[in-house]
Amino acid sequence: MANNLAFAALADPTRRAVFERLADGPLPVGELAEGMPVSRPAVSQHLKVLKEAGLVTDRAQGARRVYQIDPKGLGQIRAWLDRFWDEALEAFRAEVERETQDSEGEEP
Amino acid sequence: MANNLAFAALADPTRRAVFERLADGPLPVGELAEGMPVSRPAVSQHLKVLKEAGLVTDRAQGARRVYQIDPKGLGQIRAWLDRFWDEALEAFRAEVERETQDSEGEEP
DNA sequence: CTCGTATGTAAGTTATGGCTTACGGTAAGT
DNA sequence: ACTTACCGTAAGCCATAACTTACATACGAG
Repeated sequence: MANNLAFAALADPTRRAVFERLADGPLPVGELAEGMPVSRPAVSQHLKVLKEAGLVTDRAQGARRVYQIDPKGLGQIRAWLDRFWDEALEAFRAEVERETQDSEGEEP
Repeated sequence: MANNLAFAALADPTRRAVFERLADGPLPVGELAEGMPVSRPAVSQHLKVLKEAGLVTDRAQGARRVYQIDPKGLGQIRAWLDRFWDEALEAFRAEVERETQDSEGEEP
């Protein structure tokens, strides 16, 4: 399961900030690093992780390297989520029902 | 944004295994720790993190403590995902279009 | 061809996280 | 009341990850 990488990648706040920034559109590294609380090399390293997780893609544009969001990584997370969403809700519903059942004739 | 906690919680493989195990139904800690590659205290610590992330709830049942899935945490992740899903796809689509545009009359 | 821009990578430091063992507390059974 | 089962937490260890500075590389302008 490679969704491991996607989850781990989005776990870091700084990395999620980078990713969210790219949601507004493709950006080169330097521009992306501006306004970030960490250095440019740090952003570059984060982008590498995001890329390996299938969350972003990059292309060369002259001397610059433009990064943009890749739906693939998000798709993996969505797939995992969809798989557990229903049974999580069902398990929760069943539990609520059990509780109300138990406290039905509890204190007469 | 407390979704930070949910993402970080699900980033760890062991913790996701614990969570996925609970998707089949509520379990006490001891039973939950059986078959896990880590010790019972480790599972207990993971449960604490999952609880703080709103991914599980716990209730006392005699001397045992039963954990079950809490949809709240998953809901936060789903909300975050839904928010980026559309614009991620749109950004990707726009990029594909740009590429095909560029290579239209490239090599006549 | 040289220089400035833009980026990735290596090396090293520090913080964080996950694990184990040991211990303390609570509940149930005898 | 004493004992046993079940669990959370503290302490400490070790691996990993995030960050910095310094360096190497590629591209484009002049």
